[in-house]
Amino acid sequence: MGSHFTPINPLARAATERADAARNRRKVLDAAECLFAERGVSEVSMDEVAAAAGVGKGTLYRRFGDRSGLAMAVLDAHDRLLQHEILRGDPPLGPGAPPCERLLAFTDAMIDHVDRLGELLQAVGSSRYRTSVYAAYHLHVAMLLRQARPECDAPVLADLVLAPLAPDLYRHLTENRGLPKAQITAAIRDAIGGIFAGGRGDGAPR
Amino acid sequence: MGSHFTPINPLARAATERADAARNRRKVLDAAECLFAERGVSEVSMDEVAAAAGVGKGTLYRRFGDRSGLAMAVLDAHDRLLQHEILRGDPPLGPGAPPCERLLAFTDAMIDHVDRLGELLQAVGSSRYRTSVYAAYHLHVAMLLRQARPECDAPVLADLVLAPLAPDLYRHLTENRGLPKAQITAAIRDAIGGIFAGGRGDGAPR
DNA sequence: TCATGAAACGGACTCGCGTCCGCTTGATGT
DNA sequence: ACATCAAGCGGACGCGAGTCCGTTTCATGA
Repeated sequence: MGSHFTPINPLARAATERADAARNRRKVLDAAECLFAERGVSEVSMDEVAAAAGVGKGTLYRRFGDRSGLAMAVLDAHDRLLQHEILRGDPPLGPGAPPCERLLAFTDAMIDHVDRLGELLQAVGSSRYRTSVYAAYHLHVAMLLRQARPECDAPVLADLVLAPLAPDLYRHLTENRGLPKAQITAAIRDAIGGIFAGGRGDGAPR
Repeated sequence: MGSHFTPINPLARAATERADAARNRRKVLDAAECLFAERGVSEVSMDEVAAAAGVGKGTLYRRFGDRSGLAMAVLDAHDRLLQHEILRGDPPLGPGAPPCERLLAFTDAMIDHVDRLGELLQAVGSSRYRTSVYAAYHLHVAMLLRQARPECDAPVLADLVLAPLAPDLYRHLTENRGLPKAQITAAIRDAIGGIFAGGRGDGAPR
């Protein structure tokens, strides 16, 4: 039962990495991306990825830890892109706009992300919470919350803001309920706007 | 890949069920509950449950479909109890209180539920969304939302209200972040109160 | 250039999930 | 009481995930 999560980004080992290791990592990522695209993530076994990449199973697991880790690695490029938009892109997603607008722009961007990459995100599963990628999104949301509602419990609330964006839920809404993306987006904007504006009474003064 | 979900409650087949089948179902549920309690849900294999119950593996799977189905069946009694409280219990959880208070009481009750039964709920995983139990909670929340905000998209919003109560998230908050239940409860009340009160501007007028 | 050790490799292996199918058993009608 | 047969049973089986360990390959310093 592996639990030692080395939070090293599998694409950025940079410094000291043996040539064959780097070559193999690329081969695996390419093969995985390709197979995932043509047959669907959940229909591809780890053995197939290893075979298609021309490496042994051991290599695959040494590099990526498990299925979830492989999915994260494939996602990595996409997440970096989104991170970049958030940190250095144009408003309202990037810096410059007021917090509330930024949060809604973030929401839209995440829904898009989930819509396009849902399968991979589902393959990551709940280890996503222990990811540096998740931590980055969390940090961003917490910052926006603090700006708008200094009295609130930003760290926890940030997790709750991210909850409606869970891949499982999105899949449920689209596949089981057959809802169009636009309707889901509208509702999530509504919900997250509500969280952001603050609950009435009780624990948190307006 | 089984997808034919017969939404039959595994405890209430009532009418036509052969005596041996009923006996075996009980034996399995008892054995499962016992093993789960003493070793943790995720540490118990299906083979062990079957062996402990004194039935074959085939019987186990015929009855419960898969691991997730067994977990649901074990949860069933607890869910029924909560359902009862909601439908016929005292206010504010039961009928009688104003919608907002009922929703917050529901929130508290669900957090408690997740806190006590998190392991089992996690074993159910995302097939939970296709459960009649989930449908019942969803219906309840949607009704409360409609009462308080007739203009909102209650069916979708109800799913979003339930999202912060996801077992995965709760586990993350308690285990990874080490937060006490009380703090999580406070934040969730805040968030759900916000959703309930309605997002500021944008799609949904206050 | 070559010796050397650490890192990487790869495939055989174990284990758990879920399926399949030939056998058994209990409900039903006579 | 008995024949009939659908429903239930159970364990052998296949498959995919993840581990282990003997072998190979690269980087480094002499």
